[in-house]
Amino acid sequence: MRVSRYFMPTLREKPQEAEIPSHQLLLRGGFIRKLASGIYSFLPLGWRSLKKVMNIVREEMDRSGAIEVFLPVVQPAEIWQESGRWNVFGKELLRFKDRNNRDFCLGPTHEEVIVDLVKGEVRSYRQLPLNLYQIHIKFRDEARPRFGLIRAREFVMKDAYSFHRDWDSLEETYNKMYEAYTRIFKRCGLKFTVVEAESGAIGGDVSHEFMVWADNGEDIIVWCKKCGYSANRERASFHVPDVIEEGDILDPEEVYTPNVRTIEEVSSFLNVEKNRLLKSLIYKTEKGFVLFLIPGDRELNEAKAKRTLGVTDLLMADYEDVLRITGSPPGFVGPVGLEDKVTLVLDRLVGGMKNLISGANKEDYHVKNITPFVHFKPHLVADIVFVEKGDKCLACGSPLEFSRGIEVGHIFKLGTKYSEPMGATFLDEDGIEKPFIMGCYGIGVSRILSAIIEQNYDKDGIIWPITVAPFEVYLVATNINNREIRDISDKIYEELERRGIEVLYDDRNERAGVKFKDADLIGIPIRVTVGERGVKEGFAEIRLRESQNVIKIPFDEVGEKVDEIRRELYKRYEP
RNA sequence: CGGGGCGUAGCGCAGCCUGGCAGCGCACCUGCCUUGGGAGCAGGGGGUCAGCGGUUCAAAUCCGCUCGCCCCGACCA
Repeated sequence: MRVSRYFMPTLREKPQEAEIPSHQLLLRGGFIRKLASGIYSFLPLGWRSLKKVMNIVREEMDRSGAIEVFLPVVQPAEIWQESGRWNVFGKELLRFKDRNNRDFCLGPTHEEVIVDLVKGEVRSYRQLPLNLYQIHIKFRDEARPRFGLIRAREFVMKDAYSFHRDWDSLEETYNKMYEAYTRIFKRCGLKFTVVEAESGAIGGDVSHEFMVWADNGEDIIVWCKKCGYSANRERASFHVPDVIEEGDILDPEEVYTPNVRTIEEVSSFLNVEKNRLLKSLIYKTEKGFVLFLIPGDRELNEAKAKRTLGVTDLLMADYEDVLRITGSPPGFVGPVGLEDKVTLVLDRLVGGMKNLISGANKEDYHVKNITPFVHFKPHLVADIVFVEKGDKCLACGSPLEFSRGIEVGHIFKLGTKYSEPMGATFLDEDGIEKPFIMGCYGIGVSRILSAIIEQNYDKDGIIWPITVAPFEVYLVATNINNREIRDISDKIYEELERRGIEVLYDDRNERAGVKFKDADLIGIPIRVTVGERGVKEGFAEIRLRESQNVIKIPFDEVGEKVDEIRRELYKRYEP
């Protein structure tokens, strides 16, 4: 491809809308342009890279035995009502009506569609297992799109859905997907880790996230250098130190704390450390009211809390509820005397502590010297708080590390979460009709481009791994008006094309500096330069974007040499 | 949804406080010159100053409303 005939609008200055490197470079390099908040067009360079990622994903999915399909973006409300998610899904689900006033939405995910499809067609265990996938557009009306392709509203996703007769079969496919994902991300040149994750509203209990290390990532990876444990922040557990507190168990004593409500206020009013306070939080769930008791210096992890209780709805109780249950307004709540009114859930950390302070369930009063199991009996003791810096690894006791990452893949075991409500069943060998056991597996394909750039750039621009670079070679004719330079460049261009190498030939009537700047910006891995000096002495220059080392090669050997370098570069990303 | 910021040529911005010719750099077009790291000179084209309403002799500028975009937070299959 000749640059003079191409569409590659590069920007010299950083667009004001872009905050992080990947977003800036995608815009400056002419890879993407924004149409509306979180909605982007892919320009030729961006589309070429995106297609390369899509092809890697496709090859590895096919290799794993998954089968490609192509599902609708526009989906009728009925199937969402069937699965029960029409009302559960929030504003991310973009809804609209057709001309006949029927409800539709843009697909943010495709569980409903795939289950609806399969339930009509697959009847027998003999047709299982089945793993169907697709690569195309999803739309989620995100509250806050940001960082370019990292959190877009419209984005490209690979999603796969597997159907099984039993959990063992699901396990097998789940592991295959795990392997396929590992190969995909390696081929994309990504440095990543796999973490245990909460499965969230999509359901199921086990899930793993594939996280790319990136300082600008939105997710927090909690991991152990020593034993390799890793989890996302919501899921991460940690070691509870054995606390044996000295001293006697004292008798509770009310203290007057006028208008002193928050942990902060109580701590300074009574002049005690925050971790001596028992933070008491009342929540409303579908199974009734719950009182969570955690150390004053910790934060309740609602995901853990939900899992502990086996509930899906968890909302902070409002003022009236608190008043009715405890007899006092929020700010003075404590566990004593509430055993019969709410479920008391005590965090592990507090289990061995003595003589704590909590609210007195009486306006303007707190109680000193509360000891769990002595002055109140929790119904449950569990891990319900967020991990914090300084906490130790549950498995080996080493200090946990905190890093940022970008989630590029997520695999779930769904079980029968969708097949059951939607009545998707098959006839098993024993003649009994059973709901499919399902798995689902997503990859944020367009987001991968941003993730790759976050890991591969310098002050001059992007440094693409060759596997996903829009072109393999950038050929620079330093002065296109110099006949010799032009003729030799033309020949090299043809030679490279003949060899099937993807070459972008900068034949513009521009100064060399402009071409070098653009070459660095768009980050093509191999650059070949034909200049005046070289023409006189009979060589071209080959330079790698990553190393910037220059080697001189006689003109008639350039094709051979570039081919060789190119193969070596590819080898690097073989899984 | 809460807090903050911004909206002036394709991009980056000044002008606004203190109302009075709509500007600068880059990009674009023409010519000359130049051609190894975003050259130089000269000439030129391009504007609903986000939109609507108000105040005023006069509004990019002051006031009100609306919309869009960005950042922080909440939310996030």
